[in-house]
Amino acid sequence: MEKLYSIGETASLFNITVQTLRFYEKIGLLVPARVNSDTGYRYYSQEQFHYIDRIHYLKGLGLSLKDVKNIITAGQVDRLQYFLRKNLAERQREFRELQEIISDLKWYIEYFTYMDNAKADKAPRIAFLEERFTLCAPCVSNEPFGDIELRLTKLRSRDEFKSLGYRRHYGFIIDFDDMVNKRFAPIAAYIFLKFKPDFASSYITILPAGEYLCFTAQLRLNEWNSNVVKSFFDERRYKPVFAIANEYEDNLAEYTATPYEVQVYLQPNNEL
Amino acid sequence: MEKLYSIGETASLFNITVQTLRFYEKIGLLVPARVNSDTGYRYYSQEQFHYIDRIHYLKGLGLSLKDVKNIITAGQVDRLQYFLRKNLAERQREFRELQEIISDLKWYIEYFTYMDNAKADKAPRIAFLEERFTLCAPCVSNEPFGDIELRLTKLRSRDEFKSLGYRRHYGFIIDFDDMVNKRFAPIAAYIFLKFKPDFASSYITILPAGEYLCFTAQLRLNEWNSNVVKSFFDERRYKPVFAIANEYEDNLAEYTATPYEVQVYLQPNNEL
DNA sequence: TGACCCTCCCCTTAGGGGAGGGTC
DNA sequence: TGACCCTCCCCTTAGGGGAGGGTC
Repeated sequence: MEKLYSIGETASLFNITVQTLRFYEKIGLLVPARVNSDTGYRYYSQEQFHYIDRIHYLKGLGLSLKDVKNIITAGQVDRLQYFLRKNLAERQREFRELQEIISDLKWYIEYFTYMDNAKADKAPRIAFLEERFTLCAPCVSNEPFGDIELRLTKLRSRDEFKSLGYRRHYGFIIDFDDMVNKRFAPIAAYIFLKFKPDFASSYITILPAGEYLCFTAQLRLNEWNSNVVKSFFDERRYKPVFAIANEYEDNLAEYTATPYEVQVYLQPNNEL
Repeated sequence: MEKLYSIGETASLFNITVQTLRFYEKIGLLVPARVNSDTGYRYYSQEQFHYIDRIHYLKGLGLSLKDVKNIITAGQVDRLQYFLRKNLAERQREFRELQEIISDLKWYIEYFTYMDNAKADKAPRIAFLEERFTLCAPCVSNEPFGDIELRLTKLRSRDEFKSLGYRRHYGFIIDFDDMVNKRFAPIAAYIFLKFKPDFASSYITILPAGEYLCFTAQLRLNEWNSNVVKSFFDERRYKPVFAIANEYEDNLAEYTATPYEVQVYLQPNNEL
């Protein structure tokens, strides 16, 4: 007679719980060697430890219990190898997704840091910015903000744009003269893309890499001082080609008083 | 009167399903702007699109709907930033786990490749092997294989060894003379560890890096030819210090006919 | 009328956490 | 007797997939 082990003894040998062993019986993965028909007590044999160990190991490798059962039922190492490979591919896919999520999270956290610094900086500063990609649609004059948002939302839901990776934030292409005269009249609205799209479209606008004059202002309130910016360009006799205004998310519900980071492109050799 | 959108229109705008929107209502995350009390039809306002977009975005960043709800209810960016950081830490933990799982899967797949090659190789070969770590317990002479397995299992379940990372396979430290005389009498049995433990124990045995003479044999059947190995050492007048035999998993249930890879340590300057 | 929407209701992973009651 | 074991039963994530029946 071989020695049998109670469910509790068995569980503690493998650092698992008794529920786990009961569950394995329930799904037909591991039926105890003996069950006392009067009391329902489960007893496991030494031989079964081998299977418990294997289940435990394979589960730790990320395999589902369904796949583990398949392997054990088949009893062949080919089947095991097949599922290992299948699972590896699956985990690698998951890995790449997780990498992107982590990079997006860092981007978003970094965004707040950047914007908090930008807001604290009272004076305009020149910064070199990398090339950026946007899904961009023209605005109608004086149209409500909600309409602009809706237009971008509709655009994004189009089949050709569905699969693009989007950043969180909106921004506007604005007219420099309107801006310094404190008229908030966006020419176009965009949302940032995570990557360069692999196709061209009139709705995809690339913001060039280069130097930008950056400062923050509550553009929509028109309660900011535009003189510093004005004089910057007057002194240098620059005629800016374009400017953009990026929404600063300081608030989850209300947008009227939101500060923007304005970035005025400083085209090389653009002196008057 | 603001324009309202049916659940289907709303869903397709955001590339989500109507079930998702119904579910968000159910958990109190997003209640439709209007519900027709006669028909139960849900209608969403443009203003709500903003929230749907945010939910969608945050979910894509790996946040749970519970956390998303918390953020939206609070309505403050501090709360958002807090959950972003919390979630980043969580994802990074997940990332490290996934990295280890992937590396373990690769190890296991590689193991089969290695062993298949080893088995196909009829002649012994010399290989350089890295340092390896094992949890190792002595064997009693002639004890059944099951007892050895059980002893290792019990050892592993001890508190001090619980948290070690284990590989899949067992092996034995064997006596060289017994082996070439085809007596399978293991001195000790071990299981491989993934990493070098950060504490010492008499049960932790380190197999040194170095050159090993490797060959495969069905040791437990005693139906293999030991002459080649014997003459290898006779010719070179080596006296091997120790040898190990690693289980080759070619089978999920039965172990008697399992081949082993024998590795005989070739200690430097050990010529007679 | 066909497309759309509604409310149940069951299902998915791998168990965890009881309650209430026997068993070693 | 105290530790152990048993059987329900409810719970967790984020919806998916219906059935059966109204609505635009």
